[in-house]
Amino acid sequence: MTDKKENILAAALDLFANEGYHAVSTSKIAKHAKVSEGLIFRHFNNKKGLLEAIMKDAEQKVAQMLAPILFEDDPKEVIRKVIQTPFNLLPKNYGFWKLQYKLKWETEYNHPHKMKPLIDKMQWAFAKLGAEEPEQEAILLHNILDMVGIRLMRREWDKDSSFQAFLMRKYKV
Amino acid sequence: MTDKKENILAAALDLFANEGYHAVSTSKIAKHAKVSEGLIFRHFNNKKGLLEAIMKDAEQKVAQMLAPILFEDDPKEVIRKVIQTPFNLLPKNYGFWKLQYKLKWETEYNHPHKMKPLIDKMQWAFAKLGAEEPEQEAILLHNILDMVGIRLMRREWDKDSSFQAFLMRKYKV
Amino acid sequence: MTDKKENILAAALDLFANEGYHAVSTSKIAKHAKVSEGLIFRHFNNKKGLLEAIMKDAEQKVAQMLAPILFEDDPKEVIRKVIQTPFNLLPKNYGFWKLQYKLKWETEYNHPHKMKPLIDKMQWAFAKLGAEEPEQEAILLHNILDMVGIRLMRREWDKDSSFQAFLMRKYKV
Amino acid sequence: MTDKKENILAAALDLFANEGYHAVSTSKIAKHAKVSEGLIFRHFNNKKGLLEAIMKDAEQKVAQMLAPILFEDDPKEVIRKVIQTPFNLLPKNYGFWKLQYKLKWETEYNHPHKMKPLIDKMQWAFAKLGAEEPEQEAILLHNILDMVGIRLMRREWDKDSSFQAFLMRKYKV
DNA sequence: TATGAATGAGTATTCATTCAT
DNA sequence: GATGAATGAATACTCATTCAT
Repeated sequence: MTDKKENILAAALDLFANEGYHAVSTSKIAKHAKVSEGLIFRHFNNKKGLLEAIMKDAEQKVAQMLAPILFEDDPKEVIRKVIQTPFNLLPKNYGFWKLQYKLKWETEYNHPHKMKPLIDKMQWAFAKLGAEEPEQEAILLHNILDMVGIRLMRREWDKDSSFQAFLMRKYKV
Repeated sequence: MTDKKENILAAALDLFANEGYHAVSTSKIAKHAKVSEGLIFRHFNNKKGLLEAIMKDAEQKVAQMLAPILFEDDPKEVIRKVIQTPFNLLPKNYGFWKLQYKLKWETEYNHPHKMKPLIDKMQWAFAKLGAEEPEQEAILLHNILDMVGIRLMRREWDKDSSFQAFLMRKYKV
Repeated sequence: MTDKKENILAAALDLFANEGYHAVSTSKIAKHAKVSEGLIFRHFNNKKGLLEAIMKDAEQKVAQMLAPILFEDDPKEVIRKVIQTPFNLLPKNYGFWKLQYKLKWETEYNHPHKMKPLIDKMQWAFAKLGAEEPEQEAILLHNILDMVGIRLMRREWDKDSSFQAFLMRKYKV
Repeated sequence: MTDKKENILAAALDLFANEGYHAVSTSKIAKHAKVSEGLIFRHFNNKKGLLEAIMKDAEQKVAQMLAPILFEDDPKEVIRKVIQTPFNLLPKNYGFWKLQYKLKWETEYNHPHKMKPLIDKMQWAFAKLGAEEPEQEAILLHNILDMVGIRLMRREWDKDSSFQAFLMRKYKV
């Protein structure tokens, strides 16, 4: 991938994440990426194509994030790692994750159950640990951590929040 | 308030909630409200003014939603009512609440403090109930219910979800 | 004429003179006149009608300004009075005269020879005073004084300019 | 400069001069220039920018017009040339000069100082020729010629007017 | 690959004007 | 006479996209 193409992707990710897909013009993206506006269309056909190119990385990044959890055999360790996950996201990737969260509100962009394997694994872990309602527990924890991610991405919290330690104590992991 | 003004507000609420502020044109709003486009500007000055008019109701509606909780004296009952809150939102108001959630992603419209009184009350209730870390517990439950709201508004769950009952059992209320 | 009608005329005169007919909206006029926008149309039918109502006064005011000159019998005194004319315009009427000058640039508003009787009188006076080319002299002086008016209305000069005295000396009147 | 950009400038000059800046819409300019309306904004940012681009030529054209006068050493010849100036303006440039005159009525565009060097030169010439009040004489002649320009641009006179010859005789040049 | 001129449909907003009260 | 709600066309300007180079 050429330099300029990457510049476009980076600029678009940043702007889409912080100002919103519809609020950002291709001209603005071109200016931020320091390329001509035409180049965006040569590389990505149209504005939506640019968004899709950004989103294509998503599955891979999600998989990469989930791998150490899905391959963990110790149920306690599964829960531990799950809790750590949002707090361990790298600030340099916040733009990317912020965009993921935001797009869930756009009807056109419906990413279904990317998290299903994670929830299943959590359910298995809770079952192993003797929870009475492992499925609901899994959903609950997933919800908690989704919201933690949202708070972090929106900068309502910072990554050193004491909330992580609290969750560890709460879940005894 | 005249009929037409209300039509505009209703159409705008609906469209902003479902398609997004930036994705909806004033011309589209006018068509949905069956009024001339000019009337929007006579009543609200500009597009942002229209959004602000919608948001003005928000504080009132939030206060109305929180009142029965804030005036509740029985800590157990506080937690009960808190858990019920998102599930009790009326579907006819989903558009309104959806818009509230969406706008939290717009920097200008994120007022995280609006829920402070609720969190304080929850903290008080958890303390009364003997929780070891009432502040963190309050934050936790607030997060859970915020996420429940999100799931409901996005129609990922429906209001009869078994999750409510699960939370009741979990919190023993 | 009612108060409100006069308010409209005064506001329109002021705004047309200082900002230009096309640059001023009926809504702005209504605000300045502190009346409803609809009233403008009840009284003057349309924006152009408002301008025409203002202009109707013009002929009368011009006639009033010219009368003492046209009825003067002493040729020297004619030239004297002519030279004084622009300097004697009342500042409170500057808006009115400014508008007259401005409208001469609008093709739609061509008021031709309103000044013909004045020029004829000047020609007569110059002839009496023994000028070799009384017609050209009349045109010349008319031009000079037209330009003096312009400078005064545009506030490039003030009414106490030494130029008046200079003209008196020059024309020996 | 591309063809289309020049078309826009030419159309705008023509329309602004004859109908007035505020009375002409960008859509009309685009139609006259036979380009898309958007192109105006790509080249000049906004309507005012278009006007400013036109006005930028002005200083150069004024300088060009004044040069032969300012470099003339013979005082008689200075006055001669000054008198000829407005009559020598090329009809194909009338639009340009008309616009200059018109804009002097717009507060934002009134630059009265542009003629200062000319007036100074005239004052010098009148002094050399033994005038008693050379400064006032200079102002007077400047006024006369400004008004001549106005009459010509407004087509109230034509360029072969006998007035030029009259002025030559009058000033003995 | 990359540019930047060019387009035409669309955007928010303003305008002169009408009309019911 | 006077208001202010309401309209629809127009306005300045932006947008995503195309195209010649």
